[in-house]
Amino acid sequence: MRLSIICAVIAAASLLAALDRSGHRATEPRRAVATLIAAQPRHFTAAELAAQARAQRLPIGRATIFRALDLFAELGLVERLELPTGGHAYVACEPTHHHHVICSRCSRTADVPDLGLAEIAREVGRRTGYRIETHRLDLFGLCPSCAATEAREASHG
Amino acid sequence: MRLSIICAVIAAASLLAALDRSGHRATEPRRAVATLIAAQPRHFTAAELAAQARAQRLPIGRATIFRALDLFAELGLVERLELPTGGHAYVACEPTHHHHVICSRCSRTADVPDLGLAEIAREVGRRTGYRIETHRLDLFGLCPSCAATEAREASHG
DNA sequence: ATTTTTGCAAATCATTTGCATATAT
DNA sequence: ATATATGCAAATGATTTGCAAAAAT
Repeated sequence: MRLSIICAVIAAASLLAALDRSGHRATEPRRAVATLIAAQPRHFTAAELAAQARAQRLPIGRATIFRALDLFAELGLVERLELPTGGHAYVACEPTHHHHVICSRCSRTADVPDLGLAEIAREVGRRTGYRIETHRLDLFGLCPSCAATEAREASHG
Repeated sequence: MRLSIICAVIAAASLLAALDRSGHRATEPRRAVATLIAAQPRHFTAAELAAQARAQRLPIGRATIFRALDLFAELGLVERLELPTGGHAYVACEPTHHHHVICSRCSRTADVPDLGLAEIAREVGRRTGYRIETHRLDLFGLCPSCAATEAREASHG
């Protein structure tokens, strides 16, 4: 897992770079939150980050975590997902327009590009008369590894 | 607005019919909630329904409203929307698979059919290896009448 | 120096739950 | 009769906020 560590470092750095670029201060707590976020292999909640922070004795208040997540979300580096369960979670992702596929078993996510959705959005505008400003698409299913696991379970192996 | 009244009656009736069909009891409080739901011209929150119920002196507890909304949502006659603001609201809608366009100004919603989304979902599955089970698309923008209003405002009329 | 952030604890808000009572079939 | 559904009030959980103290530019 050497690669994922390197990726995490890069991800944390780009979170911090974005702070700087947008004129926000790269404070100690924010750096800690950035590191935590970058280390998440799947989607996560504010409460989970808080627990991890506590476990690692990082001195970050609950409120600060929410504030940092909000800020990173505003900067487009983190996105808040609405899960079909009604709950929600965050994922770190590219600041470009895209959508997510979310594994309903292990919470792993992947980004997906537009794939013609913009055209569909335009068509919706045409049909409904609405002036479409944004759209949001989320796909839920099983990631390859969970799909394999379920298949194994199904054949009561 | 004669038409909307008729529609509301029909809508309330179909909510009740669905209860019956699914073996749930058409109780007084549920009938009241169904009527309230059918009368909403836009998306609404549980709190709003509760307030309206109170205003009309309908004897429905807050908890019952939540329970009824959950039930109708399970039956597919009401859908819970996740608004871009992070809040959420409900809309009455057809129980078939579809998506919503939501006016970000007046909250009016319209249903939209699949329009090729299913194919996009398949493509996402192909590209990511996920076994896609469901997807959710929401479009936000201005409804025709709000778009007109904004245009008028913009020309500082 | 000055402005931005933080931490805490309290406040808020939406939603859920336990449980005794009431109601629909 | 009997299973379901309700109401209430209390519990929960997630987030937000006020504000004085701390840290960044």
